[in-house]
Amino acid sequence: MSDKFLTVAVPVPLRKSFDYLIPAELSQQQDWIGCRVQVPFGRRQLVGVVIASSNTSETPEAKLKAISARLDNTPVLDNKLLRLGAWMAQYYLHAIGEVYALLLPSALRKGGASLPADIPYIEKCFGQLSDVHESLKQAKKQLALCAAIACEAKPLSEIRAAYSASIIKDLQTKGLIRQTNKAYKPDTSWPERLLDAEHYGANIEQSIAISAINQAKGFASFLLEGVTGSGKTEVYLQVIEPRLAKGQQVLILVPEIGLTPQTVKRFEQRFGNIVGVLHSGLNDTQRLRIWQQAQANELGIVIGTRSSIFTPFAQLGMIIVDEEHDESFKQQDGVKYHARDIAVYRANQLNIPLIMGSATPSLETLHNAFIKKYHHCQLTQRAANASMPTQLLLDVKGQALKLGIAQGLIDKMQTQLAQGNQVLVFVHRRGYSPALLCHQCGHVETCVDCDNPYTVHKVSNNLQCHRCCNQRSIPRQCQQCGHKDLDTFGLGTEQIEQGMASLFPDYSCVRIDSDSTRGKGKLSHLLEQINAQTHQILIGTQILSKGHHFPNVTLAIILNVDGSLFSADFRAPEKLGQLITQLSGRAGRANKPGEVWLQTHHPQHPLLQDLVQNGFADYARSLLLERKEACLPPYEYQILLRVESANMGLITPFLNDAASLLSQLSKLKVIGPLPCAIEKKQGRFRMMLLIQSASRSYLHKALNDALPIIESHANSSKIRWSLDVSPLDFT
DNA sequence: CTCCAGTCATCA
DNA sequence: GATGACTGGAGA
Repeated sequence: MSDKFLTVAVPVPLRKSFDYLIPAELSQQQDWIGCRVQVPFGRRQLVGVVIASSNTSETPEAKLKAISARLDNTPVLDNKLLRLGAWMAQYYLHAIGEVYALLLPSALRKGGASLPADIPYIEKCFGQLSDVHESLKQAKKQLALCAAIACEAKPLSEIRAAYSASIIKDLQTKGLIRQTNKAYKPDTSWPERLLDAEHYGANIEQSIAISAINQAKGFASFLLEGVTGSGKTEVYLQVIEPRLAKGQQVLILVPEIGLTPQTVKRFEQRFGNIVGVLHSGLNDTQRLRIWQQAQANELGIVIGTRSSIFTPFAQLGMIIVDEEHDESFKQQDGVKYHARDIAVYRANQLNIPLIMGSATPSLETLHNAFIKKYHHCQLTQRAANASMPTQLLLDVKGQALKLGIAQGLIDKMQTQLAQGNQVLVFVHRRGYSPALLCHQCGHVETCVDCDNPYTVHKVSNNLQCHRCCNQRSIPRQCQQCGHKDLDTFGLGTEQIEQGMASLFPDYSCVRIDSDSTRGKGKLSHLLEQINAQTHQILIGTQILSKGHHFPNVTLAIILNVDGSLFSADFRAPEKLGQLITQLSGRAGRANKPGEVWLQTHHPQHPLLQDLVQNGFADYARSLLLERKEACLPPYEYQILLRVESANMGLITPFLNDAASLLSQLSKLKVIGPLPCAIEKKQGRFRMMLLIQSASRSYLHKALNDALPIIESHANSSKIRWSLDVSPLDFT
């Protein structure tokens, strides 16, 4: 006997699913699970996913409504993706319906057809071609069309491309041709199109990594830690090859900015026309097409950004996450998932290898490699023609600064510019949490109780410790040397860009940050201009350290290094090291190696010394030790409760109540309520509560228990709040 | 008495 | 998050 009830994940921000009745006319149907259904929800009609069917329901039958329609005959989500969704809802503490909506391409979320439509064909209505020869001898093109389809029907699209609409119409009116539909049939011939592998050389380190990965049986995670220019991509290509040869598909995740036509070309050139690309320029239909093709085994390789991790595959044999440290893998709104974590889950579930590559791995991944959760493959040798710029520290204590730049470096800029080279000035993004620093002696104002640098808060006009929530007024003079030269030393990109014009009037200056690169193709256009030497001075943020080479840049200046060293964001030093290392790998070239200068008040700082002298690998290990001592991730786990409201009076009681509720649990550390790094945005105050524990399962259980209470708080529905599991960003 | 703005519960 | 019902104050 078939089931009576369906449990449906409805796309609403509620942490539960809803039961529905199966209408009489559909009562004989089966295999509902993983199919989409249209359901009445309140006054609306929504598209949900069936996650269970049964003969009983917790809800009294009188309250149940019947589904309006079944949208799929075959599931859009297979069992494994369904389980992934259930796991995500629980792990990210997010509404289940919104999680399942995330797993579907937006065309399907809106209720569109999940299988490709029938393809229109043109077929003949005449017997032999000779039959129409006489009647069409005046119409050569019409005759040609008839000849083309005389043997077999051809797709309408093909005919349209070769013949004008009027020719097709005329023949249809004459009754000589007609349109038919042919059912869509997947073209799974990609293994036949696979190019023969050419033999490429690999050095010893590459060979070791390649054979380790190729020998992997079932699930295994690999960290491929390779310095810039050490040939990570070649390793990817050589481990993909045997998978494809076995008929298995490969998924490659790349950062948003790394998905360029050149990247894709490299894979297409090596393996042939078997690659599907999911990039931000695609519309819903195009995106759905790639999704269908991957699912139907029509593609050998799919390359895409964060959300591509949810692509269904017929025969997935390997996942690669390139530049795994990149923060664009973490979704910042809605379901705040990390594509790298999902990749681990999927690889484990499908029992296939996962490769994470980076020159500057995240401390989380590095830690997993050290505790042998991941296999660690290292590439330390650079290709023969590659060279790294020298990294140097400049002590700016007490020095006169112009636009935040020391005179010595301004002179160096002048010299390089005069020689026709380019100069890069690196500024930190706004919105990070700055410390208060004495320009004369470098003293950083730190919390009396925990030695953590205080964070300057402009809104409340005071200093706050983000570890223990101590507060104090902003001192007017340095507590160490007595000078009144206290500041946060952070200028924005715009201010510096404006100042550059007067400092170097003879050279063109360009700003590259998220504001100036907004809009399709704008970034690539700017980058082209830079490599064509249209601009000589480049001013920018993070974006400059990602994926692009600047062969003519011989001098890079990184301003306000101390801002990262003494930030309330404990990840700031990690990001700083990644940035300096990535930037060093992208500036200059073999015959023009160049210099990277770091401006600091603390040139003797052990971390900076470590980075400059021993490189990122050593630096990262030192950072991990610090994290361990300070009980920070990856040694402990965090969940961030963020709140946003125009009314501060609603925020404070909500967070205070949440804090006191969670503080009762002894195994939890509750930090805050604290202002977010961006304290106010669009007229709304932004506060956060950080919840931390050494046990991930305990943290999850605690939050799971607390959630219903937090949700039922009187202010809960009046303010905007969300949970961020393992937050990367405290803005 | 109407009109509306703000508040609240509910969604199966 | 969206929706409709509910509530209470302002004004006719």
